[in-house]
Amino acid sequence: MLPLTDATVLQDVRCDGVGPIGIFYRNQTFIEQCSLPLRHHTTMSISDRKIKEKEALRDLILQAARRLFVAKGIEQTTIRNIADAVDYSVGTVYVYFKDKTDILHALHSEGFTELGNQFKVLFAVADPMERLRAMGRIYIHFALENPDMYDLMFTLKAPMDYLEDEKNADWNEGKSTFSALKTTVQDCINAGHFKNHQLEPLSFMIWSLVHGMCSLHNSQRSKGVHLENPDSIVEQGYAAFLQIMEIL
Amino acid sequence: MLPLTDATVLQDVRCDGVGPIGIFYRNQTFIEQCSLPLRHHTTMSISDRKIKEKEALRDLILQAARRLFVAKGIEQTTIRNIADAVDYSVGTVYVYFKDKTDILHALHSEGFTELGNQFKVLFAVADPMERLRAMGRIYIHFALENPDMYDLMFTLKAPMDYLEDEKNADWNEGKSTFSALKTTVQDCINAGHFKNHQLEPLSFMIWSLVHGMCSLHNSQRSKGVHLENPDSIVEQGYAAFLQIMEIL
DNA sequence: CCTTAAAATGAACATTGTTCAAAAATAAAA
DNA sequence: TTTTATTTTTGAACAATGTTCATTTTAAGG
Repeated sequence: MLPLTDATVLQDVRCDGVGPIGIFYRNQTFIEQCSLPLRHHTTMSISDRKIKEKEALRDLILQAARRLFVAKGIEQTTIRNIADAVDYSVGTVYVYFKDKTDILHALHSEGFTELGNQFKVLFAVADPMERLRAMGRIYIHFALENPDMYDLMFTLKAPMDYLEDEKNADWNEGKSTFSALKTTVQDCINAGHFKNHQLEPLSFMIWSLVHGMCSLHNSQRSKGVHLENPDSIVEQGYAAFLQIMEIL
Repeated sequence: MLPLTDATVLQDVRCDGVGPIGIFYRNQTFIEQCSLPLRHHTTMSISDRKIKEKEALRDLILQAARRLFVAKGIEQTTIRNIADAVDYSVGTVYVYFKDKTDILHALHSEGFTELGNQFKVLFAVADPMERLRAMGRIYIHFALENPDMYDLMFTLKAPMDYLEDEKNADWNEGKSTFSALKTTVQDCINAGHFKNHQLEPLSFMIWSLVHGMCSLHNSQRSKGVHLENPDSIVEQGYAAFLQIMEIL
């Protein structure tokens, strides 16, 4: 029997990464599994409303953090800035997020959801090679349009540190995104392309190529390379890759 | 005529990125250009010694910083840590480096020197395609063996911020490294390879491919991709690239 | 020895992430 | 309604960080 009033236990559960303290109220089945009788068997509408309010505030904080990150950079954004932006105190932020890393990880996940949504149009592309090309284009476009989110997703180590703290915590976001790429590459192989190539190494190579261009671009490393429009070197580099892919 | 005793001017010059205050003493020609008579026309050996001592201490601080960065991470290393490591006070560190960014930029440059040294063996490789392949191998090896230095050189924005502060400050380290790659690619083109490809986009593509693999590996993003030895996916990815290059 | 400039110091400051006892707000019970 | 219990919010306090600068220490030159 879990002592619900024990602050230490609550803290532990909260730090478990499942979510903030509200897990006890949000995840009804979990409560029942623990055979904890609900104190009041009334309408449940009140606690439902509270759950929604909690989630709304969590999201409010998250979106404020995101706006500030984009506006002034991740490092330059303080918890106090975020608290001010949502008109709550610092302490409140720490009720909804264990620490700054927790916020970074949550936004990192949000980024993968958005990239995944953008990938959905790929279902409409029948030809696997064309689908692969389009996938790269979407990826690059996302990375250049959302450099901060991209950093969170593929460069910064903070969101990965968050995973370290929890048991059995895999990088599922990355895994499933890479799976989407692998599936498309496999389709290309099935269609007769990429002869004598292995699925994983080839997919990783393609991912690296596209990621590398975005990474160099977003970290200002392609500046010294091309004097003209710095975005164009990425386009041209990707065009060079497509030209090579044509014959594979 | 520059008022040498004016602390503000000294500060300005020092912040100019040319080096610490010692520039006035280190760069003899500069002093002469300003037609500032040397105070003492004696042996010059004493001031020479002081110059060497200053440079030695600067390097002592730099290497201590590097050791700490490697040992406990860049963010986790404080100026106090560095000062303790060299048995000097915090203030002394700030005499030799404008701020932490200055240290990061100095180490970033050091990294390029080292990578450049490792590239020197490439002069011995006659075949341009083999030289290109070897170049990639050296690059990858350097990146995986010195992940912190690599981050400084190609990912972190701090060393680039340092350049922003100064006029006419290009990223020469990156430029010349990319030039080395371009030269080799041009040699390959001259030898009949990479038909119908443009030098810059193709070179950028190759750089991105190799950088992307190192970046994903060093930022732990290749973990969820390959369950076995995480280094091996980089090797296999590079092998896939080499296989493609064979036919170009 | 004395003078003077360079080098080194470390206390002090502003800002950061984070905590936690207390207060305020809200819901339940009487 | 009043009282009690619980949840939610607060913001002062803490430790750690990068950075500054008036002061002290060191040492060279006369």
